[in-house]
Amino acid sequence: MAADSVARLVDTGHRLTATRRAVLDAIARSPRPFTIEELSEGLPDIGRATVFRTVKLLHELDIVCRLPLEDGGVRYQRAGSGEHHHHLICGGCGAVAEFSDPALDDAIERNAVAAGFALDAHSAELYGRCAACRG
Amino acid sequence: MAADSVARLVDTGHRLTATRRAVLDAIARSPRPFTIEELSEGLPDIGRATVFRTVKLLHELDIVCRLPLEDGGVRYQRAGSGEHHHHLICGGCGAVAEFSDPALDDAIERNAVAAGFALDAHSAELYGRCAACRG
DNA sequence: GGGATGGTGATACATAGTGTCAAATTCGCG
DNA sequence: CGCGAATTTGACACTATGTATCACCATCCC
Repeated sequence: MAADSVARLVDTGHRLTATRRAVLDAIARSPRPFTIEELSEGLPDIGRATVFRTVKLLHELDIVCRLPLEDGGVRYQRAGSGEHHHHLICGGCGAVAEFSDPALDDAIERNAVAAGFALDAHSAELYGRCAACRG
Repeated sequence: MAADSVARLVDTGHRLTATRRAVLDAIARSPRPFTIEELSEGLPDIGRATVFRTVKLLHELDIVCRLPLEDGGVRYQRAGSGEHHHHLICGGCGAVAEFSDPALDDAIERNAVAAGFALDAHSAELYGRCAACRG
């Protein structure tokens, strides 16, 4: 189920340990965005620091996304694709939808150029209510 | 110098206290984005919790902006205008430029609609190097 | 001037994440 | 398989950012 995640780990020179497998499995099983604390509670045999380290590694490998919430909190979620994308975060149920849009990225790039900036990265988060939570 | 900030405080039913004046002045004097800790050090007679509360209030009134940094840290800055805008954050010198772009906001709104979301808010941060820090 | 309301400071606590280091595990090789 | 080097792990202490509580104080308005 996490076959390509495993491949990405190994291909980038990291070791595939039982601990990392367990963390990947727990993430794969999580139906909703999670906090490290929640993830850690579901993995009582794994140290909290290790869970932080592992999620950080998976984030660097684009296997999980970091979701900055409107209130300043943070959750994580496994990435649907390894591609660049943005998030729509529902304030009602916490659901997250991914999307990517070249027009949005173009607008961002254009503004950077206009200001004389060399762009390294950008983030865009959209906060609202999903279809199911309106009504 | 912070005349309209003061007006906005009072107009929204908050009190103008000596403490809040001191915090506003300290922010006005800050040439660069600041952390609460830095701001608090410059205001030794004001409790740390009060500095947090005051900046939070000023943020709600759009008098200061919250700047999520690329590394997960946070800084604050007084808002150049009360208008909706986005930030270009220089990873070299820490300078921040504001910009606003209806095309960007349109692209964001379009994606929300396409996903069936009712949009409440959004954020977009651009990370890179300013003109002075390239070269 | 006096009371209701709101603001402040101290402190303790909460949450998110990092640094250290000894012990354990994994990988690659023979 | 068995071994050694390198990586990973867990425990723990610690940092950073921010919030809750609560007694006391300031401000506003009559």
